[in-house]
Amino acid sequence: MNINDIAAIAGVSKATVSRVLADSPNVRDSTRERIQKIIRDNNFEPNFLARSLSRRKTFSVGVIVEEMANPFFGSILSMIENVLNDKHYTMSLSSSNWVKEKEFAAVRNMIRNSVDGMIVSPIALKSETISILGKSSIPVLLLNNYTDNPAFSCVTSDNLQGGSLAADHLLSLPSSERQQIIAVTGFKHQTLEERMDGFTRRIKPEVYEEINTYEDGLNLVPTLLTRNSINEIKTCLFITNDNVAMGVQEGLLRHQVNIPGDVRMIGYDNIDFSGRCRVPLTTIEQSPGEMGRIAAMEILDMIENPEKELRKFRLPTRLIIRESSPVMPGE
Amino acid sequence: MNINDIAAIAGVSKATVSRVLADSPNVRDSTRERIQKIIRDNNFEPNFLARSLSRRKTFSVGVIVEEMANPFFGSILSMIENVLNDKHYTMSLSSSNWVKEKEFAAVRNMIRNSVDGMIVSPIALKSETISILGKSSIPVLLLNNYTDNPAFSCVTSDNLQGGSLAADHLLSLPSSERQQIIAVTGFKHQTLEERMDGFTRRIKPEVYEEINTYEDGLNLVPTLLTRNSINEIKTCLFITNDNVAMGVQEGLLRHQVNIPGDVRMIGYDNIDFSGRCRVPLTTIEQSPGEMGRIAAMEILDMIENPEKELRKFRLPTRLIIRESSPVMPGE
DNA sequence: GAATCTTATGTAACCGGTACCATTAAGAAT
DNA sequence: ATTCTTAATGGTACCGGTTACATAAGATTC
Repeated sequence: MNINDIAAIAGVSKATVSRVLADSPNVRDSTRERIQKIIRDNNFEPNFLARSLSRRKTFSVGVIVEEMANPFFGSILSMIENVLNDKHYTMSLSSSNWVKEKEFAAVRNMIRNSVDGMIVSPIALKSETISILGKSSIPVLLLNNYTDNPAFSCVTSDNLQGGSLAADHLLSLPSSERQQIIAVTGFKHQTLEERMDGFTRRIKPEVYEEINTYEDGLNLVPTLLTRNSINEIKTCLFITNDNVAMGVQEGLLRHQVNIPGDVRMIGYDNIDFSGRCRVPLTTIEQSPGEMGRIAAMEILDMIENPEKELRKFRLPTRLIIRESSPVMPGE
Repeated sequence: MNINDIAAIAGVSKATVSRVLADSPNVRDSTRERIQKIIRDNNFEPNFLARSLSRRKTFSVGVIVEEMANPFFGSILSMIENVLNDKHYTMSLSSSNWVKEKEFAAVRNMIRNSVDGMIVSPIALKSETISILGKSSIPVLLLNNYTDNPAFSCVTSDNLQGGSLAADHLLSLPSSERQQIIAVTGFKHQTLEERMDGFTRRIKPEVYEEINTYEDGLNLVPTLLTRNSINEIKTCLFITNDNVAMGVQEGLLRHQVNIPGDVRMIGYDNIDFSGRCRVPLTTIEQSPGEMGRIAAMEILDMIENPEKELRKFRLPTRLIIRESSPVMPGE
């Protein structure tokens, strides 16, 4: 059942049926109603592929994130999908799993599939992926990364501010509470680097890098105990990711370290479980839902107004105080 | 840049270029190489829309789940996406957010978009969604739901067995440890009903229904304390969802209830955080990754072998014992 | 050397729509 | 009555590929 069949039944040309489908005003009312009835009776649905090919518009947006099982991205994706669906767009989703080649392949694939626009959370800003995206003629929005490159709109969380908030919180404590300050962060990623920059702008901590997972956090604890004697010196830990922070916490508790008595912890992300772990985490909250919402609205705006000026969004973060590092009156 | 341009440059017809693109053997080697070079030089990529329209095949699979921010679905989706991408298929994703109308709209939309097949985790088995899916001519696989309906392949976790495992665990305890047994479950969903069936087949508990979220679990605690005096009678709680179980746990701990001393808890799902909450949860493990992998492989198989017999998969579950209900020597 | 078979390539219809331009008929203006 | 508008519809090229069929050139057979 296609547009020709409908036209034949109605005794009109396919052009007229096409006009009815497009709600064109240039169709006599009686004709329109007759055709609409035929369309309904045969529950005919126009073929999107043919339509897309002809209109050069697919109403689909490609989305690429590093990992989808991660609840942070889950919240973002969920919101993106809601917004896109509201506007009758379709979401085509891929994940890079932190592998640059997969990311690059996903981008190429989406371009081949003629998506109308893309939302990408890139692994790195200096990469083949970014270069091919820059050359592409469709609108692209970078998620979770900021760049001056005028080819892209960006939506990020203000990680610099987040890092500073964490530092400010520690600085607000009596100095007896922070005889030693240690920061734990992961691999080279803009978000993490900015968090560290925001923090070190205020405080110079000892830094551990390449600690990426819950297990990494857990395994780091023996080192912290022997190298930093954190059970003897009042220590503050800034950990740039709540998941890792929970691993560290678990490790510390297993060694009978008192949190926050001996060691204070401050994490980053405020995922759902940050408030539900053994010692609820003081942390920096991001707004993944809001990021997703803005990203989706912005890419649709870019698609529908191609000449519009690109924008860079930086969403504010918020300090959430919980038991792992409560407030105290200053000195 | 399209196939005609390439043909013009090469001085051949578009049919020949098409043959080169399709790796047809009926092209002279010298011609093939010449055309391939031209394709590379102009980095021409065939238009997928046109190709799909003509071939009647899109290499895309529609996936619909109830919610994507949920880590359980996150793990499934991640695996589905990996498998599909490996086989050069694209994933088009929607979520129903537990709203039947959204689910129905998502299905219609995907059918309109000519996906080659669909993986759907339906809200209910008796619904417009299922009926439209049954009528559709493309292969459909139901996730997380079992039905005899021969129109669908199914991939579920063996929830009946899971419920029984939970009951068996409780029955293995000295009876002094289980003076009272209470089950807490959510809204009417096949997975949850089966878990309860599996459990009640062995033990008849008092049942609380419609407890769906962490907060619901938290709020249930006062009732449990007053109506069931669970701090006075040795109680076993079977909670059909770990997230809810964590809410209940939090509520109990706030009321100084000793877990597992006064109250034992057994959850369901074994999400990442089940082992990291205040009192790590004894729970029933499902294999979302495996479900995703099988679902994706199966739908691809169905797409590529349309005549193949449909299959119903039921994945085994496993009891994970943790502090919230440890083993004890039998009587 | 004619007949036959292969192999490589071209031609054109087709997938299912959209949209520009042409045509027609009816009503308005002259 | 004739010409001009205008509204409704039809005809058709096009989007960018695939593919069945036709054809020409070269290889094989007798």
